[in-house]
Amino acid sequence: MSTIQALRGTKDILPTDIGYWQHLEATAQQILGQAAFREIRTPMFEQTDLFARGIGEATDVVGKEMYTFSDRGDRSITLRPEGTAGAVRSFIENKLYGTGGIQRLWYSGPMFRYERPQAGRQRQFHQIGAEVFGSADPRADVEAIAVAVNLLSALGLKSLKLALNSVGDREDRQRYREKLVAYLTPYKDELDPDSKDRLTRNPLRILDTKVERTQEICVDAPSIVDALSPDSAERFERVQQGLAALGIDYTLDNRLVRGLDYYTHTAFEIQSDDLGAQATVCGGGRYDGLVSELGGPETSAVGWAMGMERLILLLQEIQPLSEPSVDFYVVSRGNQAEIQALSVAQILRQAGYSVEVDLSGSAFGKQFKRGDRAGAKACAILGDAEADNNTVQIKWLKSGEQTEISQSNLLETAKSFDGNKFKS
RNA sequence: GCGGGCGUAGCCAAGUGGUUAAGGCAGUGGAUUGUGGUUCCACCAUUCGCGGGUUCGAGUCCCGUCGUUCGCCCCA
Repeated sequence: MSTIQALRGTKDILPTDIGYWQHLEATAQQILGQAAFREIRTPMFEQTDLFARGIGEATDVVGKEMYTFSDRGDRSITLRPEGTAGAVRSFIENKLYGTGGIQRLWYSGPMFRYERPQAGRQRQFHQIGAEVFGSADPRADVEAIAVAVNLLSALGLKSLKLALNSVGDREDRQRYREKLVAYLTPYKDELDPDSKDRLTRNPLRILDTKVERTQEICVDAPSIVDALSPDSAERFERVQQGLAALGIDYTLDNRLVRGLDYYTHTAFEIQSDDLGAQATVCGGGRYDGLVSELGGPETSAVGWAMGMERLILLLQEIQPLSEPSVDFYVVSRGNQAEIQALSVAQILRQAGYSVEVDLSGSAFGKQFKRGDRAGAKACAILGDAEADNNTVQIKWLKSGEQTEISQSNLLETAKSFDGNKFKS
């Protein structure tokens, strides 16, 4: 077989599904716009260094999941695996901090990670993300989370769970890391191989394990919340108060650790029970060190990203897409009539209707049948007789009522068609 | 990167070593040569993702490969 197929982990979004995407995008634009977030569009590829420095060399995303290649100028290029690094780069490069105050940005678009595809996970996938730059106030965390929650509920998604944690600042995390390693080291030989490996690389992630024995060991492990400095703890408290004040339910999960290095303080995930293993629909948190890390001024920031494919899987479960339908279906037969059919269609479109022209040239009966299938409210009919008289028959499919209209009056007449006739 | 399931027409599928590859939807043509939503009739896979092997014989068994799906890892 020599036909070319879409690459593994990529998917065409076909007309049958596009309605979900358009709905999702329109809703995001509306909800984020209402919250004073402005859209930003950054390139889909960047210097590899941006991601290596931003996301962290030791992370899986950077270590084994990036699409990295040399371009013709021998630059190391990477297809963006996530949106935050690019947004931060743009924030710095365009000196968006110079406009003073707080920048609220959002984006959506394709991201690329070389992973094994499974439900809700592809190699090219799409995210909607939001970032708030320039505020260290816990209210910024609350606002960011609230916008995410608003978007999900505007989409009609129910029974989602918000999990919340604080990973503290750099010092807190370092202190906790030492405590955790000290606790786990005696159990070293009982840990599963992955966790054993993480003991030196990324011990916090061990808490997230699914291996039963490792979980048992972790039950009595020190909690990160207990390792927070008084300031960090106070800050976390205020985030929780803010959420409570907005009536946003959450559960504390002190094993929640985000996989990208840049997170500090608040970390959160929004999960669904209906997605199998890829349950996280939105993930985010605070990343106060990232802007300066990438060469910008010391800038606090908080943000999140949602997986659009996962959202659409959920949308498909709650509401089937309505079949697209057309107002008029133009039926014609004979050379003159077939030509006139095109101009009749144009006139009806000018009058504001959606119109599909039958191009098959088959018998009237077949054309009507297709008109029906297309969900048309009415057929515009042109045969030899109509072509000779410059008229057109309009037949309302529901009632069967049919009237003849002169083509020269069609625009005026069409503008005043009875709205009732369009209700199905 | 690792492990399990699956791969028959545009779609949903039956078929588990014997040979004429069920059926349904959709499509095309006709009954109805200018009028639909119903009905009836006919047509619609030299071939079962691809390549190889076992066998007198393979869609059915084996190996490889590609794809897909579920899980691990990781993440949205």
